[in-house]
Amino acid sequence: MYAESERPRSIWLRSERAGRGPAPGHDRAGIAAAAVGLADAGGLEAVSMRKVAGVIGAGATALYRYVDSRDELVQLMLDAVLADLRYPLLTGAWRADVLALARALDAVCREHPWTVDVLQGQPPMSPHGVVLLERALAALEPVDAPGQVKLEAVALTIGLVATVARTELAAGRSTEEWRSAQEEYLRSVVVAGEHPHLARAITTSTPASGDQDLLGRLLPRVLTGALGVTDA
Amino acid sequence: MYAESERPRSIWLRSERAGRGPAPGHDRAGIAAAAVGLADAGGLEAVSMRKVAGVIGAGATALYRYVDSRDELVQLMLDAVLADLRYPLLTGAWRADVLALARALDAVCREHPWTVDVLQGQPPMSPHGVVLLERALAALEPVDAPGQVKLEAVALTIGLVATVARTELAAGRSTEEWRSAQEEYLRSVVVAGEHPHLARAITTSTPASGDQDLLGRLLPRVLTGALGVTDA
DNA sequence: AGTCCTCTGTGAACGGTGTTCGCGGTAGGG
DNA sequence: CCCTACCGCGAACACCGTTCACAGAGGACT
Repeated sequence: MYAESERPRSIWLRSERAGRGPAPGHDRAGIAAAAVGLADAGGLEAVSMRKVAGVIGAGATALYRYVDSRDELVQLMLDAVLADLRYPLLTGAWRADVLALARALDAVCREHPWTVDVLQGQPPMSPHGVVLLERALAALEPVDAPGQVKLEAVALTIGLVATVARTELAAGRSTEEWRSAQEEYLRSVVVAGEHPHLARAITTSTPASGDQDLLGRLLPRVLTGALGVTDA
Repeated sequence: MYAESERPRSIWLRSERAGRGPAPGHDRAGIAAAAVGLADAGGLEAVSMRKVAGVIGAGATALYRYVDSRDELVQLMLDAVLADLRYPLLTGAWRADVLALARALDAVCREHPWTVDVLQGQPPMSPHGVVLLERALAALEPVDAPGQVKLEAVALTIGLVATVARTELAAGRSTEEWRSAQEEYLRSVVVAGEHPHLARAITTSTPASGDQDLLGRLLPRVLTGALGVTDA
């Protein structure tokens, strides 16, 4: 079909349905949904080709008819969850607009904790991923800055959302075994007496709820810094 | 030796040398160095038990005498790299002090690109890791904020350094195949005509050097936001 | 000195992973 | 109608992390 050098390397440029042979028994949407289900339950590492194939009731290697590699499957997964993004209306106040967008993305991260592992990398370059970028750039329309700088600011915003979500999710996500080991070592650090600042920071009781709206306090400042714009 | 329930779960509380038997042929430092070498060359995924064992000239499973799991090996690696951190002197100007610390950590990330994958998670809780935290908290001494909040600010700082380093390293790190696929899709997005903002941001030529000192513009603002302190 | 007894390194093995290859069969395009 | 491109599948390859029993060495105690 393709002359080997013409076959698109990007999955998003390969049409899902081939013209010639028998109809495929599955589709990208179903595969992505199955993989997302597995990841929601057991994290990204629980997503293996064989398990996904098992969920949709296919042979182990049938997935390679739809996807070139596991990385492409992850791209499919991220695109699928980004489709659920609820975009807020733009008001023209760009800081508030980007913040609202970041909150929507944050909601996705809460619903699918594994997304933080993917969003830490480069910004998502998939159909729904570019929609996200487009909306973010649209929110930044009033800002006077070169396009590349804006794009970088958007990438940083996405990374910040992922970072904040990860730290807040870290409490429940990690293994019990692992956190107990961590606490065990920290206790020994405290009693050792070196690192007095750290000891005090750990032993002081937490002031009630922790911090609410960390994103709201961080993101506007990150944006002003990234865009090189004077504080307004 | 330990009553099974007393054996420390944290590797940092287990003494390296056991008293009784023959002397170990290797040590944690050598193992970590070998693993770091592999990771520097081929990324974190190139670090496998068998390869590390091969580098130090040991059998495949000898490593499990020194390390309980691959995760612990990664902890060893990160701690080894953090030992090289060049700590700047504290001046009392806490923003500048934390920024200098962040720059030192950033240097480590440049030298060992795989560290960004590790630092994105929780802050490093290892001997040299707690030294880093201690120094950061010492730099934040003049700030009036609860210890937990300061600790969270430090965690965010580390995450920010990793994020910035990752985005700047992304250009050379990813596979040529993968980036070409990405560019291929982006071109198609541009010619499709939807997403005009994105198209403009991509096609506008980069203004010379890009941005220098992104960290210097971002970190102080992040700190003020995270610490809930009035801008000074 | 002699005797334990614990620790060390090892090779085989298990279950799992991503991925490739070749096969039989099916169904649309010429 | 036929042929060819595609689908699904099973076997296989090369890894991966990890477990286990075993041979041997060498400090600790008598």
